[in-house]
Amino acid sequence: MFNTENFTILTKKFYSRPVLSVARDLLGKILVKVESDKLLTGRIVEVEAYDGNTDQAAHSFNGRTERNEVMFREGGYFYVYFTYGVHHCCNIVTGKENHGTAVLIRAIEPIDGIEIMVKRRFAKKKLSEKELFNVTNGPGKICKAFRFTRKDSGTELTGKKIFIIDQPKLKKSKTGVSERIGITKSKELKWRFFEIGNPYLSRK
DNA sequence: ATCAAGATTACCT
DNA sequence: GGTAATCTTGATA
Repeated sequence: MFNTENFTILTKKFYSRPVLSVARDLLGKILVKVESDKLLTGRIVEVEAYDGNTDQAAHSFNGRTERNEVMFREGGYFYVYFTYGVHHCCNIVTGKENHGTAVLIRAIEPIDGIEIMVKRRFAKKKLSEKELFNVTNGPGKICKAFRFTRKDSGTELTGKKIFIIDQPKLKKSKTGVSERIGITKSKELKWRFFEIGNPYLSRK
């Protein structure tokens, strides 16, 4: 079992702030998934903010539905959706109840459980050291490596299965900002944040 | 009931 | 650089 005694786990107070603040502050923090006999962890190195109040690209823009209900809860919940008939994407819900804001996790630098992640991503193929960055350098890839599915949507990040460990805030000089990837509406918003130069980024 | 779009990825030329 | 894969969701009738 994962020993959490030596770490500070992020609380409701952290998540309940405005989505752009939470998004920036999530960079460098460590995402943890505790399975019955496995531990998977990794540094968050790329995120995007979504805010249904002003942002047409957000699932929550047109109001509450069955799928996006979790996004409207108070901060500190895990929101996972299925898309393109193929991929899952995972998010951190932020803000107060009914805000409809969340942060998409787009890239992670693996720490614990790397072999498990590689196995889940590439069932047969052998992966060379050089290609290791390909394991978790995209939102769909993260969910496959960590095995996040819709069953995990609604999980409380203050529990013992999925949570995030605090780390020192990333230096401003290491933080990049850009437009978000893979959307057509509200493209102009520069709500993608990433660690400059990290090899696990989904784009250069 | 039907239908178009989708916060992506892998594989092709 | 282009595009097929694959299916759920939400909107419209």
